[in-house]
Amino acid sequence: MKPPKPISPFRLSSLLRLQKDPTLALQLFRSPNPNFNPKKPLRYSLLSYDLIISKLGRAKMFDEMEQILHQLKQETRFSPGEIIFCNVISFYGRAKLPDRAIQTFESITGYRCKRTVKSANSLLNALLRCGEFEKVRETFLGIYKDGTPDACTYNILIHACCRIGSLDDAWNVFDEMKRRGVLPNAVTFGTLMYQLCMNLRLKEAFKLKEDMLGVYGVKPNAYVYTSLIRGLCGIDELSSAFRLKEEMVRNELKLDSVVYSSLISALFKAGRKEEAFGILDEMKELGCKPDTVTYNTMINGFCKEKDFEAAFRILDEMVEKGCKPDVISYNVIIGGLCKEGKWIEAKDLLEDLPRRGCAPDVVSYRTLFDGLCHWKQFKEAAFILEEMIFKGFAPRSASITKLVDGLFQECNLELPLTVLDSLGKGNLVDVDTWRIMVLMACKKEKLSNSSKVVDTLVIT
DNA sequence: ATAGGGTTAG
Repeated sequence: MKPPKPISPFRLSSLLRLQKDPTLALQLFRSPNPNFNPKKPLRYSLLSYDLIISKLGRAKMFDEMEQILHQLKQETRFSPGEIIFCNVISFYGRAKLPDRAIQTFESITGYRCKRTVKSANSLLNALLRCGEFEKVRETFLGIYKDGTPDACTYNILIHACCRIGSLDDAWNVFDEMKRRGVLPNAVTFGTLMYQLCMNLRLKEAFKLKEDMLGVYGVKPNAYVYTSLIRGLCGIDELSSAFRLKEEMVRNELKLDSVVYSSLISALFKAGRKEEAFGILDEMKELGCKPDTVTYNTMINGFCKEKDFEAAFRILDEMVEKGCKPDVISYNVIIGGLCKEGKWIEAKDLLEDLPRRGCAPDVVSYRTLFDGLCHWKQFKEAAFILEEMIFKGFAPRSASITKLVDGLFQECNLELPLTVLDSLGKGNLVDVDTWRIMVLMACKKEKLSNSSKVVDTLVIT
C-alpha cells in the first residue's frame, strides 16, 4: 500500500470548507497530518485561518477561536485582512459579549493589520446588538481615529436611535449624515421606513417613499416595500397592501418569501385563510420558494384557529418539500395545544422533538411548563421543571410562583419540596420563591411542614 | 461574512 501524502495547505483549506462540524474542522486544523513528522509543520494559509475562525465563531466556540487567533498573531508570513476581525466582532455581538467585541477591536493592530472604519462599524453594530447604547456613542466619538464615518456608520446609528424608540434622534442623525456629505442609501431608507411603519405612521412612510426616489434618487427596494406592506396590514388596509405587491411586480422587483410571509400572516389575522393558500400557490408559480418562516406563519395561523390537524399537515408538507421545521414551528404548536388544554399532546410533541431532529429551547419548555401550571397539572409541571433546569433553561419566576401557589392551594406540601430541590440544583431560588414558600407553608398552619420548607431552603 | 424587512413565547 502506498503511504498517503501529507496534506498541503491548499488541500487543508478545501477540507476545512467542506467540514460542516466545527469540532471536526478544529481537529483537522490542529493536526492535519497526524502520521507525519511533526518537525515539518504545515504552513497554514491565511484562508485556512479565516475558515476555521469563522466556523468556530459561528458555533460560538470562542475559547477555541481565541486560541487560533493567538496562533495567527504569531504568524509573520502575512498580515490578516481586517474582514477576519469584523467577523469575530460580529460573532461576539451576536453572542451578546460586548466586552469581548471591544477587546477584539482593540487588538487588531497587534496582528499587523490596519484598522479602518469597517471594523469600527462592526463594533458599533455589535454594541448595538448588545443594547450597549452608551458604548455605541463612545465608539462613534472615537471613530475618527480610524477614518471618517461612512454610510454604514450612520445607518447603524440610525438603527440605534430606532431601537431606543426615538425617531426624532434618527432624523437628527439622518440630517447630520447629509451635512457631512454622506449620501443616504437604500439601507438608510429601509431602516427609517421600518420604524415609521412599525409605529403605523403610514402617511410619513409614503412621503418618505416619494422622497427617497424623487429627492435622493434611491429606488425603493423589497425591504422598503415589505415595511410598507406590513404597516398597511397593521391598519387593516389589506387591499392597499396587495396593491403595493402589484406595484413591486410593475417595478420589476423580485417578490421574495419575506413579502409573501407578511401577506400570509395578514390574511390569517383577517380570517381569510383560504386566500392564504392562493398566495402560496402564486409563490410556487412565480418560482418563489416558501421557506421555514412562510410555513411557520401558516402553522401559527392554524393554531390560532385551533385547527391542529391543519397545522400538523403543514409540518408534514415542510418535511416533504425539504424545508426543515425549526424550533419555532414546534413552539407555535406546543403553545397552541397548551392554550386549548391539550397538554398531553403538547407534552408528547415536546418529547418527540429530538426524534424529529429538533432541539427544544427555553421557549419550548417555558411554554409547556406554563401551560401545565395553567391547567393545574402540577405533577407533570414539576417533572418538566426538573428536566428544563437539568438542561440549563430557567423558568420565568412568575411561573414558579404560580406553581407553588397552586400546590399549596391543593394542600400539596410534598411537591413544593421537589420543586425547591429542582430550583436549588439550578441555583434559581430567588427572594420571591423564598417568600412564597414560607408564606404558604405558614398559611396552612402546618408548622411541622413549614419548618421542613425552611430546612430545605437553608440547605439550598 | 461592516448596515435594513417576514414567523413563536414574554
